[in-house]
Amino acid sequence: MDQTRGTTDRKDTISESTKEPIACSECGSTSVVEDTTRGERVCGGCGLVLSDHRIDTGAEWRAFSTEENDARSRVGAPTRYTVHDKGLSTVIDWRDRDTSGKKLSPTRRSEIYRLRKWQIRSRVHSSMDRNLAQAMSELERLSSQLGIPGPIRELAALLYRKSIIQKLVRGRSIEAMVAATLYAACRIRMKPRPLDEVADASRVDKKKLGQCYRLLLRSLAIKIPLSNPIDYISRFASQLSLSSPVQLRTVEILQRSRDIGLTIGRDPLGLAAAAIYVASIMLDERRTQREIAEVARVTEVTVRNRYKEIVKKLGIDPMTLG
DNA sequence: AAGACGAAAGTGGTTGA
DNA sequence: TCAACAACTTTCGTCTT
Repeated sequence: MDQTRGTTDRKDTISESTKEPIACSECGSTSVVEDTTRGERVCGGCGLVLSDHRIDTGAEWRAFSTEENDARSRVGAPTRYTVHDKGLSTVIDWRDRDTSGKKLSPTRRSEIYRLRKWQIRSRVHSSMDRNLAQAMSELERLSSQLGIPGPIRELAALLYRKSIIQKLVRGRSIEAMVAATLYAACRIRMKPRPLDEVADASRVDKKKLGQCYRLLLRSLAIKIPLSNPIDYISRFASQLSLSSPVQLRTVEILQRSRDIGLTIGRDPLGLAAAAIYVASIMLDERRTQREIAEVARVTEVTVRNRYKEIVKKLGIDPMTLG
């Protein structure tokens, strides 16, 4: 399975933009890279996405290998995806009559019956394919925006296939299901992303995403370990540019907190944030509650509350922290 | 002036009748 | 289906560095 890689030749689609120089708000670099496969403009200096949702002027089809890519070219107007079969299919009537209204002979009738059966089958199959194609490109877009590594994308794709087979996508938006599978895949691989983060990157609100996610768990009978605050800290720490000793200390704090039952029923994000806060003070790399709350996507108040609990229950004296 | 703290009211989700 | 409930958020005033 080589579906996430090699979609198109990157050399064709990424070009250094020479006109309209824009300075990156993060690093000030003026080198802007246009990535038309994702519809994004990315800072060449630090990789910050400067704008997204650009109109893709490239081909609407996807190719899974370079050979296929070379083979697929055509002239004329693009085929429409809004019409499910591009308006090209023949429909076999359900009445057993010919064009003049006469009844069909028994042999003819069984032949037509067989044709009809296969037509329906093939239509179902291709509608699934189209859904999948759309979903996969959305998955590609979402995961590159979130910086999700290949193996986790693959897992998400697999989950999505399963959910299509179980007809979970029906009546729900493809985007929402894709986001849900991605979120689930991250958690299965112990690299959880906050729900808000995923919701922000897709155009799905948090509530819908949560519903789809829960549906996914129930219907596919996936067992996902409770998200562990420890899984968050390496990401948060790097976002806050904290050193590895701080990370180690954070893990320590979280483990001790769990041992005394401080973590049950608490938001793992808040716990991770508070533990980082404590560790950052202990090792003199202090970050403000606000900064930490921001990357963990919780409020300062929550950081504070968890922080107080940790300090109290673990017997850490805040005065001697520095 | 920025950061930390705490109180109070509000929010969305879960649970149990 | 509804109310009670726990956890978290929002908001805002006060204290500390």
